[in-house]
Amino acid sequence: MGDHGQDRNGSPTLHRSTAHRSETEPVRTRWTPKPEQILILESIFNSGMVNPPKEDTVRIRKLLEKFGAVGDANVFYWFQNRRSRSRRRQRQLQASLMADPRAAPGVTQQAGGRVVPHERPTSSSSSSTSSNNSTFPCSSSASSSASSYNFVMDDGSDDLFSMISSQTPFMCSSHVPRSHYQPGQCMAKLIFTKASLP
Amino acid sequence: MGDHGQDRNGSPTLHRSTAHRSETEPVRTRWTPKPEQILILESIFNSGMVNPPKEDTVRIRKLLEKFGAVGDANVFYWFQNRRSRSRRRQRQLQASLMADPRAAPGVTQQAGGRVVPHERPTSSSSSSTSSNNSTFPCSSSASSSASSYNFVMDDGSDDLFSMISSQTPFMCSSHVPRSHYQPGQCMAKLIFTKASLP
DNA sequence: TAACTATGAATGAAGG
DNA sequence: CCTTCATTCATAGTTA
Repeated sequence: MGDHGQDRNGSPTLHRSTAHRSETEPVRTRWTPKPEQILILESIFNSGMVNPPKEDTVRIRKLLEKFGAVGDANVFYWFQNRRSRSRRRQRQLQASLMADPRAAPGVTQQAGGRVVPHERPTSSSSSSTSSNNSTFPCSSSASSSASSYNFVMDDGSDDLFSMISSQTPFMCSSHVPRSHYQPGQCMAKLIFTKASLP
Repeated sequence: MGDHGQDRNGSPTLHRSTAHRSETEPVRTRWTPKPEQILILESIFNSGMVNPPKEDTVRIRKLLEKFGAVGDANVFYWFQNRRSRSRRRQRQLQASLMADPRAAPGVTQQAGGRVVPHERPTSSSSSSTSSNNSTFPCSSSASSSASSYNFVMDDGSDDLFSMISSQTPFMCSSHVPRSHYQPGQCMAKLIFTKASLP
């Protein structure tokens, strides 16, 4: 696996749950990604970049920062957890399929059997200035029309949205060869192609 | 794996969490250091011995064994991880300080200046004079100690308890058997200086 | 309100 | 030393 330098450093900006707390109170609250941030992360992950090198992690963080405080570490953890849990689900799915051959392959159906959920139901259609989406769109306008999209996230650049909703294959069903990843292609490429780097 | 001279072998005595399955269940669980063990390790680390040579690792293990099963490998890994993570934290701390200290980008609604996954609570006490420095204070690997250090006991000798409790600045008063432990201070000296070189 | 679930964060263990 | 993986802890959010 490891092939490029990685570093999960970052500054996870936390937030306090309740507004009334002593200023000197440690109260470590964890980062709670905004829906938009989750969308971005999810898109990147699904585009094949499941383990972004530090360099890209920083870029991703900068991008996410447009929607809320976040640190490199948060991004790093997110990908690590995502990867790990994705793998685990896959494993369990496999296991349960072997244990119970009558389970229909392809889609997990919870008929009577206590089976694990599928690959991320996601969407906590939370409120937070409710603006869009309930569950992942994943369809409709696909075709990444544009070509040279690049996010110069050094300052104003909000066309980000248009891109995000481009394509979302959602789970590479073909179980990518773990270990050495990086097929990288779809959106991640667009995001990270040139630009950005000062 | 083979490290330079270092040997992480030992008897990684594992624990079973709540073993209730088959009687012949492997259930490999990883070592979960007891609070007392953490305190000892932390103290040693903070005392400057961040990379104990094999001999000391063995001694440390023996000491720790009084509070629960543990192997040399566990001790070795502990120091390695501690070293690594300590350095990382400190490194990112620098990075985050460097990145525009005022008005964190996007950190408007969240806590004032809570950043970084918090380097060990270390600084809690004193911290003024150069005591705890996580960044490789010494290259060690064979340097520190290197000679006349010797452990107190080789078998029954519980004065260890009294020592620990006397040296405990905080903690040992409240909860959590895991995580959120506080760093000890400088008990390693006491541990290693009983001097009765064999 | 207390369970429960999803998931961010921490850390033991390896691999290289 | 570095990075990654597997587990586990802790908690924001949700549900009954």
